[in-house]
Amino acid sequence: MAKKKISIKDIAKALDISITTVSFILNGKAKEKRISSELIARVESYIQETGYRPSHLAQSLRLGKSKVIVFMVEDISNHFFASIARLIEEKAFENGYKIIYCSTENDPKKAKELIGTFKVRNVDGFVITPTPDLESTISELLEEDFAVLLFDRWMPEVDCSYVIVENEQSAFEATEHLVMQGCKHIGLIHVESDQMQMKLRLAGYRRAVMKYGLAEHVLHVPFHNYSENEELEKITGFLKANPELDAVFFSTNYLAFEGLRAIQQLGKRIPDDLAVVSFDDHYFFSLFQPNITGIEQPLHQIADRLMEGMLELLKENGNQKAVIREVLPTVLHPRGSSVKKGDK
Amino acid sequence: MAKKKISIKDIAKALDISITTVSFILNGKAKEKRISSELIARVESYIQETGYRPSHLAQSLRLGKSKVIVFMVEDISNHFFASIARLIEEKAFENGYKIIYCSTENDPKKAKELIGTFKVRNVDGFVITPTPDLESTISELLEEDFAVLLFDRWMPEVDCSYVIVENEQSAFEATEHLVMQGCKHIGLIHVESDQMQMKLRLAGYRRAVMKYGLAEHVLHVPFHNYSENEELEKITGFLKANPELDAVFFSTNYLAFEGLRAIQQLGKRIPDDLAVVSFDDHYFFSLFQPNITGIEQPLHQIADRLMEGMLELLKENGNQKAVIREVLPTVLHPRGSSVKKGDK
DNA sequence: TTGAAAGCGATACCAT
DNA sequence: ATGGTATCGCTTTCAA
Repeated sequence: MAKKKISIKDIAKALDISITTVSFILNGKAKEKRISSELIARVESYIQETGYRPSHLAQSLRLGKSKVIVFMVEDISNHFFASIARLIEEKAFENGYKIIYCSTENDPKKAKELIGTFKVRNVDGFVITPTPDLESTISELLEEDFAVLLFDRWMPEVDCSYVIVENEQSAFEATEHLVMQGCKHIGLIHVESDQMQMKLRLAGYRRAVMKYGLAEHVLHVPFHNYSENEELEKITGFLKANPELDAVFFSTNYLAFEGLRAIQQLGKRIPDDLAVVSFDDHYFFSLFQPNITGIEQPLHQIADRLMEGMLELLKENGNQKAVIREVLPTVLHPRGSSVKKGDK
Repeated sequence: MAKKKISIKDIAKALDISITTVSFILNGKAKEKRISSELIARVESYIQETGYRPSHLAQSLRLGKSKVIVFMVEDISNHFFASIARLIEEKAFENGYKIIYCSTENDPKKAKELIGTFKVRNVDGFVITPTPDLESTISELLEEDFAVLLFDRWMPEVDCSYVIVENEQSAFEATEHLVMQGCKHIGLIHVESDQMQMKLRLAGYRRAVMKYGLAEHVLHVPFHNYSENEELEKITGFLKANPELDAVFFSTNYLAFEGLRAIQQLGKRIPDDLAVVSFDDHYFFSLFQPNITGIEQPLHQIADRLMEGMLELLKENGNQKAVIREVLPTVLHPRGSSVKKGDK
């Protein structure tokens, strides 16, 4: 049934009425306009028959709204982002929104380009994990009345809505957990990054070691550069150079994966030689032997708040700009990797 | 700089020339139309100044093409699909296409609904991992001249382009690999599914055990129903009920993860008690102890062929319908989990 | 109760 | 070489 596209005009012609009337009926304004129910029925049955569906494109052009939300993250193939994507998508569709995704690779240039492209596309809203140096671009977006919602990280300088987790406190608690297990030399293997959430994780670790009078041992790994080997080497070198370490805390799970590899290669036993905790819990952590202690980010909650927030922002048609600030708690899952056997 | 939207009309007015002229210049038809280079320069500099960008919405409406490709997979949060998404996205953007994603959950109803929605949205192409029972919908799409490219699985009944991997042969080789390691009782833990690729994996396994005169041991696990525990129990039961097994082949990696858990809980040693091979290689397999032998699907190749193919389909404006049929080879990575120590 | 017509932003045919 | 204008499909104000 290669049916040709049928437009509102066709149906008006076929039923010998005006386009306006059809439009009213389509948009549920029939009552309001007191169109005879007989006509309404005729139009509706014709629509049924022909399977007519209005062109979203034309509607968007006319109304200036496209019902499209951009989901711009660092890397859509990353488990964390992909999971959020999945959860958000569902809610979006329920509300008539489509989602376009894109990955910034944490590159400000790429991010700006993408945002520029989408502005022209008349998208309605942006869900963004901001790259560095994006403050002015975000500000512009806000001024131009787009709905913008940051997540995973945010920018203190810009008064923009966000949904994040308690990074500082979580890192503090994870470190403290290691202290409670009797660890005295706790290393942090950390992404060198300007990203706010990373700074806060570092701060949380620092607060904890300071509180318990321990020494700081931090390895700064340059930002993910797609040469995993380099990370592996860096971590290996760090562990070798600091043989006194009895615990390591990874500030993100992809570093933990490389770290586990390094630890294996060095022949160290977990947790006896080295206790391990990682930010960002992962399915894998409970499969690895021993199970790895992880800090879980509440994916469902994040996704829920993200979409609720976005819909909220979308609703208030550029009225007053309510700013959503959501900081969600994480959950520490203590597992074998951080429980010293000698613990009584 | 909350600059108000500027349209082609505005710029024509500002420069006191006609819309047509501006349009020609914008579309690089200036030469063709022999517009004075002086005027061209004036227009171009004005465009620079104002940062004008044409409305894609209007262009789409006018041209009937939206430069949007739908990427419809079973579950975007799945590592395999997310990785492909990431790779495709890049190529798409380079070519001026945006990608909208959606997950079908392998539900034909949802898939049909989504396709219906996107048809109205005037998307240009569809990249789809078809759910069962989608033949007629796909056929319609084809008749209506959409660019459609299936992947991961395909439908024998429909003459539609696809990009897949050599499922049968790969499963055969993996099974044969186990035979070569001296395994005599090779089990297959398999998703019960109508999906073509799954049927082929089963067929490959069968061909191998038959060739070597071995007995078949197949566990059919019902399709992913989000209750992982059930899968774990099923696998555990199967392993208990077939104590003679000396190897298991998982037809997909999420089953392998649950399987590894089951094996751990049963206290079986890999590979001494039980050798393990899985379809779909995973980062994790080389981290697990012992390393798990996996069949790698060539992500980059798949993504490349997918986008090349899609662009090709998009190009031929409904001329003759070239059908792309791409079957890519996989790579078996033999690792510790399938190499018997007794092997001399 | 229904219809005519303007307009969203851009393209391209037909004039001049 | 440039410009006028119909058109894509739809919403909505104003008139009738």
